[in-house]
Amino acid sequence: MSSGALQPIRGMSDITAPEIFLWQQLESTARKVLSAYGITELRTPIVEQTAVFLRSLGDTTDVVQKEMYRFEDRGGRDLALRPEGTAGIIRHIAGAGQEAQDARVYYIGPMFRAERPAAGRRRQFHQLGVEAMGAASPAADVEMIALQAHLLESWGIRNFVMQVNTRGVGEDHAAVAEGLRDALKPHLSELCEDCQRRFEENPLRIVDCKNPQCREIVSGIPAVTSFMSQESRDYLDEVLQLLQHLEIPAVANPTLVRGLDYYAHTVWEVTHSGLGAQDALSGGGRYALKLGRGAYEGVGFAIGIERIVAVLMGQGIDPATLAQPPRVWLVAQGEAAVLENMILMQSLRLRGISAMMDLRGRSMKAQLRAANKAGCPFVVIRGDQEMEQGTFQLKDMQEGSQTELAMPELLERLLART
RNA sequence: GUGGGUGUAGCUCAGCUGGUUAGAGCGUCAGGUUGUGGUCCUGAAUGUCGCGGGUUCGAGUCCCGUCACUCACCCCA
Repeated sequence: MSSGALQPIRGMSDITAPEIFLWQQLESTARKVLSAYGITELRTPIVEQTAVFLRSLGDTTDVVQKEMYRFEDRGGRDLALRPEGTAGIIRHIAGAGQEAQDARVYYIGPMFRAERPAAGRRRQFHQLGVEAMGAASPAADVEMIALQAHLLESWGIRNFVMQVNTRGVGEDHAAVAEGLRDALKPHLSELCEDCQRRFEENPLRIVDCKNPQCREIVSGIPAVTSFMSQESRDYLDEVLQLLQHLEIPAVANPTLVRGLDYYAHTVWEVTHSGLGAQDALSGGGRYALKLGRGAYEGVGFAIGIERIVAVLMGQGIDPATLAQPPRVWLVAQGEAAVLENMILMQSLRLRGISAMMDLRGRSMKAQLRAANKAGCPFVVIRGDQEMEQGTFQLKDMQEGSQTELAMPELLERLLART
């Protein structure tokens, strides 16, 4: 708040308690689910050669053209902070041996895009993503969609909407653009300003324009899939059928568009009405991209963790309830007791019992208050009397009851209820 | 990058058309009980009113600039 203080840069923020408890819970839940699918973590560097992103994302996309944090290092190398996770994974696979061609990996961590922040959009944001290489079949796509639904459900996300579409094989992309231009040409002047620009640059984007008049026009032209090959249409049908068999709650949406150039065949997106204009919780698809000498095909998705957190908070989850208060708070009266409590505290901690004490020499009342505020179930009181007798008062903070114990019994009691 | 909204205590905010020493609630700390938390009562601390400039006898209040936050757009998680 004070202007003199250093603060994080725009669009990048500290994740603090209590929200961090929710983040940690999401991560540990996700790791369990992912292991059930035989998927292992792959941690790639946050910084890569810019070429990694240029080649895999396509150097005409906005993400690459104007949203990358790009810089030159001291050796004059052209580097960038990763704007998404797939490119780094593919870079790894391209450099690894033959067995990496069937990799099934996940990543979790920060991504960077130099955009103007808004609701659900940050310059540093976090994604959990999965990439499954090798198998190129509708079944592989459906497995990823199922996994995604599984993750969302395991986190307790309610009322998400999962939509599926196809972008068609690589050769279809040009045909779709051409077909759309032909169909839209008679209405060109009626389209919104943005769409008139998109007409040349990226006609596919017109299909999901939010402008009502554009929507009206789009609803009057043939579906995007009609410009695709039979192969592409059959592929999508198979995906949709499999989803039904697995009872995955996904619906076909022929106007669903996903931006990155590398998508081919199945694409999907999960949205939630509890978010702002950026209502996508996650998105994914099958992709084919070239890097170095190789061509790589895989299927994957990425989930925006900030948005998951936002939905859960909107559902009324209070992250503060996820805090783990210390099991016992040690209260001391007098310097000798402080020293002995330090020793006791250390030995409790070594046994795995979380313990805390006041280190500022405050009044007993203040120490109890701190214990209460922290939510400790137990307090051990070491006063002058107990020091003389070599005993401890063990206080149950919920009941308010208190018993005098010697060391062996005290340890027994504290360990017993862990 | 473009446009709108907002910046007052740690947090949430009030401060009417510019007028004396800038407020509340919550939180924090202390006391009420020199050995006992949660409830209650009492008291205390904390503000370059985002920053810079201008108008004025006088600016938290008006004007300009700037920075930050926020929302939307392009685009995207």
